[in-house]
Amino acid sequence: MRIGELAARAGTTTRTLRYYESRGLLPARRSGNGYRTYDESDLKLLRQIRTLQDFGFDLEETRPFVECLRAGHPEGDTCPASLAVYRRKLDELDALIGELQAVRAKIGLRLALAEGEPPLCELGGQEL
Amino acid sequence: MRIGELAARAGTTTRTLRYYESRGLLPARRSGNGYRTYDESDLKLLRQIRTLQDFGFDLEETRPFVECLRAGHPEGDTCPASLAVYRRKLDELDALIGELQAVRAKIGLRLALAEGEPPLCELGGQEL
DNA sequence: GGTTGCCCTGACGTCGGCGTCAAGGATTAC
DNA sequence: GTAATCCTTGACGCCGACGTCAGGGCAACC
Repeated sequence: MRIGELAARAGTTTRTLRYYESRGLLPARRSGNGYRTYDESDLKLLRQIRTLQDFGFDLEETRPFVECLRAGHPEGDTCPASLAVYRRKLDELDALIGELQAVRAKIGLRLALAEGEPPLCELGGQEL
Repeated sequence: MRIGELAARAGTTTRTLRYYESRGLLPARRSGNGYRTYDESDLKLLRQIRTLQDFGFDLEETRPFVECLRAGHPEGDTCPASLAVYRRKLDELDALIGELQAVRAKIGLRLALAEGEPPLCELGGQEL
């Protein structure tokens, strides 16, 4: 299949596929006229990339998964390098979620203080 | 005080201050020689901006707080527009945290499956 | 043979919040 | 007087993952 069909079947764009190719992530064979040619296995690779992207992985982080699939494994996440990325990502997520929760708490407190119960300030006699 | 001192006292850079000024967020008076001049109130505005930036607010979102302070309020977050930004930010944070937790769960599951206990797949007789 | 619709490469644009020169003027220190 | 340190404006760089032209080729259909 050609690039347009692959893009459509993966729910992405031709530009994205060319970008992946430029990064060496999803190389394509070429037909006689120079058109990129893909098969079902490329679709599988692409879907792996897209899934991880949706999870917030950046492109480089998807590479081990793609290489794992290309190495013949039925799943991209069974190789050691992929597992390492998973673990690192979990740590990053935990750290990030923790930070966001801390920020959320601070903002929530500030909102409560500023909103209706500024313990000492509001007593000054504001109109609003 | 001049730009270098203000930057130092707020723990930021002159470049950042000029950037804020270019965004209309922190305009400066000028002394005879063309140098930017700031006073203590500017430091307060700047600290408000920095605090919110640390919380992950983008610059535009800090504007209501700055204008609130400039309007004479002792705190930047007591004005309606600021409160609105707080609330919106809380919603965004809740949504984001929720998404991240969902992603975390999915990755955790995939890791568990790929790691040692693929409930059905491993039974196929893989070596790894 | 003309129109439509795919494909190609190359290259610049986007977004935010600055960093980092470059080329010069002002002030202060010695 | 001159060196060092501040300040000025202007402009390009960065990062990631593409979007969006521009200018042209190839294919298929009627």
